Amino acid sequence: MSSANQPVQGMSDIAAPEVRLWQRLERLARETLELYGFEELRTPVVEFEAVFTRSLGETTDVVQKEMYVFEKGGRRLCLRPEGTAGVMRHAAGLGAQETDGARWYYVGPMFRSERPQAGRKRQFHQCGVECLEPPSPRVDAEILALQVDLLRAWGLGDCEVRLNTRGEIGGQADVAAGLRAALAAREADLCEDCRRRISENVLRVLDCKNAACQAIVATLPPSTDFMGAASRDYLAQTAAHLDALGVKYRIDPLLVRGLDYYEHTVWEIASTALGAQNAVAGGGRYRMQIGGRELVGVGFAIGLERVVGVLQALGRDKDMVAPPPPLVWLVGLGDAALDRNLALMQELRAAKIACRMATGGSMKSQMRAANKSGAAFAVIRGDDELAQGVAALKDMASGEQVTLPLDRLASELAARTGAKR
RNA sequence: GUGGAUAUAGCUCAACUUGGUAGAGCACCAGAUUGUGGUUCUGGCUGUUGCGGGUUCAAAUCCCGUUAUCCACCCCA
Repeated sequence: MSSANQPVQGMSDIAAPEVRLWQRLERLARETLELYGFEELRTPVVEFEAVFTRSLGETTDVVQKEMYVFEKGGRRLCLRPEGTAGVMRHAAGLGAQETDGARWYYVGPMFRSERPQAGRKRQFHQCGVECLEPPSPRVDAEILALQVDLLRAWGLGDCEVRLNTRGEIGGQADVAAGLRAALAAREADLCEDCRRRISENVLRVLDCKNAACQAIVATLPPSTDFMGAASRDYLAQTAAHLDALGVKYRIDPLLVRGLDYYEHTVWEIASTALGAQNAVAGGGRYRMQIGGRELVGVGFAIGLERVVGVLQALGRDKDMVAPPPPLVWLVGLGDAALDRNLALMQELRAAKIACRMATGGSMKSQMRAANKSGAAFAVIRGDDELAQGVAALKDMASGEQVTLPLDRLASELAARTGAKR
């Protein structure tokens, strides 16, 4: 309750049993991503601020108000708010022969200083990929199919994919100008925010939730009308590849993704099982200038907190985690037995048998501890057992108890717990 | 950054309206059972009522501030 034992606002501890679900998700992710030829890339959590300000765009919310920025030794540093820019910073330091065709994935914490709410933390976790193969609708479709595949592996088969295009980077000014012109006549009817957005970030008018604005937006020509034929073709081909792959999606001309580095294919994946923050994942194709190089790729990011949130909302989280291996609890009566049990634990663990013991206490309290821990078996030794070179083995579920010679204990436990040697 | 709700034992909550020095269930510890857990019975422990200030003879209760949590806006994962 006191501030001394609380984590920082918007950041939280992930403890058992929930952490076992996280471990499971990460394991499944690595398996799936490796099937698509991706290698893990671990970039630092701390980067130069400029890595993000330049690539995401100075006017984006992430850069303007959500970054954790600090100064150290006269350098402007920050906690990474997303994964792509750091991976591109890494790529910019490599030769072209190393980045061409590179496929990297990452899993780790990201930081945004927003007000916390359901499904939103200040430290949150993303699993994402970046693919630097030459631009092609084929690659975009493959990467989106991978994301859907991964979500399905996690038990989220029922998410909705919305797809859109931002067009070629060179043509984005034309799109903005076209939308501004189309909106000019109705400017007075837009909400206060949207009147500001017309000049600052006109695409944002498209996904305004204000009913009056939506009515006006519905009368606009689709933004693809302001793009060149090549951009429209790119979207159509990507959609055709997705159809061929059996990936379900909905083309949504009003889908907006705000970061400056996007071009062509963009998408978002949402789940109805979540509250207001229902986006589980997003992705798209990008082009950015960094370290004197231009890097082109396609990638996605999945919010792990939100994946966990969906699984919990659907009640699927319990089924996804395997129980820990059967535990053996060693009960020792008296110091001599406790000492010998300490050594015995080493032998059992060498035989891959999970075990624990209490540091002392009455037999009753040790048995209680065994029960509380969920131990499958108890091994009991007192002065009598030590003298005879035996141990009592008790099955905690059935209550049955047998006395075994010590040299048979490990093999008997291995057989009963299914331990692999 | 803006708005609403909330903060009491390890956990879930009661007492707040109408001020009179905090209570239940679960959990935990012990005994019944002197070498046997999980059920039962009996007993026991647990609190600067988030924090700071104010009003009052008296504050968990009323007032102000502050911090945190939850939810929503903005935006996104």
